[in-house]
Amino acid sequence: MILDARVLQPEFIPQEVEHRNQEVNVLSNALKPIMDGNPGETSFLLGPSGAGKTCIAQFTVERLRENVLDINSQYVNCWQDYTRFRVLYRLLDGVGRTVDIHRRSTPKDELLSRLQDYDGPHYVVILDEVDQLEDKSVLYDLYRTRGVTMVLVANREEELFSALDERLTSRLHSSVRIKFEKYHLDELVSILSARARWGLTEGAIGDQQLALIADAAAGDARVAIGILRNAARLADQRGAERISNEIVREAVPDGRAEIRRKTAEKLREHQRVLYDILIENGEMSPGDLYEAYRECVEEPKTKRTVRNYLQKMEHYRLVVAEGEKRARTYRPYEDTS
DNA sequence: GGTCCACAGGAAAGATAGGGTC
DNA sequence: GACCCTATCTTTCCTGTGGACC
Repeated sequence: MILDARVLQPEFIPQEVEHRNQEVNVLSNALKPIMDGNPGETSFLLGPSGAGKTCIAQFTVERLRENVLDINSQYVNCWQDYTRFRVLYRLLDGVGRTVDIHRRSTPKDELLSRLQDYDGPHYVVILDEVDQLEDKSVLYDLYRTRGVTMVLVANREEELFSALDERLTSRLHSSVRIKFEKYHLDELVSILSARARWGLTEGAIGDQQLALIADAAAGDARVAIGILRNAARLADQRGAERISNEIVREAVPDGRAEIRRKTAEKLREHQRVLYDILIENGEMSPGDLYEAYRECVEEPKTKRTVRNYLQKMEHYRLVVAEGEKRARTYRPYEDTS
């Protein structure tokens, strides 16, 4: 049934994008000066998860690369590369300047000055999940770096700007903002239909099943594609020729949970223990959670370190922290849509 | 109202680990 | 191999806040 599994992966960038022409045009215009050898405008892509921000950023930059011979680009996911050092390292990696850089012995300033000394083709950098950056001063440094144009991707403008200092806010105030809304049901159906056409055998899934998936995904294309992928996998395992309504219904919970499961796999041992305790027990007070954690590990970390872990897991959207001070509770993140 | 306690989170210092240099 | 440098992680100390209890 599955002809090309790549098109069912969330990171797949299609040749043509649907329902985001206006956003593509605005971003293309912001980057247009690069075609004449000038720096592009700093752009913000803002909107909820699964609204196509990352896809559009990569698609537009890729299209620019087709039109401009001399251009470099690099994608950085700030969720994974969340320190200043890692971002600069990744960017230098994109222009092949990390040969003699060592993660533990090269000062950060050396990385920045090396990037500032870069005199190659214009460099377009996409910083995805930029609100997850620990030290946002790197944005200021990149803003001032000649030959670098930034495309910044984040969920909410307010959260991002509240974490920036004044000098950065004032400089970024005039940047291009492109707002993304959740996909409508029919838009999601059409996106899924294209993916099914490219990746599955003919007639593997009907319009009714695509609508069911789109409805369950609630406007999130990433979730929708995840459900489609799971449904195709289930149908394949059972030797079915078509994806039925029952298979779709079975695939929905897994499709939603898969993104989170992949994130949870990246947790370190002690973080994983905390997460598993919350999955098992549901909502817990910080005190009870710490006690349960202490009983599960041989050499427990301090409460302060556990608080840092929980804060990080909250950023990862694995854990929900509710209430303040003594009323604080933690529970595993669950989809309510 | 005063006190106690649990909690969050900032700041600073210490510990750790990887790599370079001599 | 000893020592140095660095980023990152962890701990310690601290302050502020708010609910519970008397």
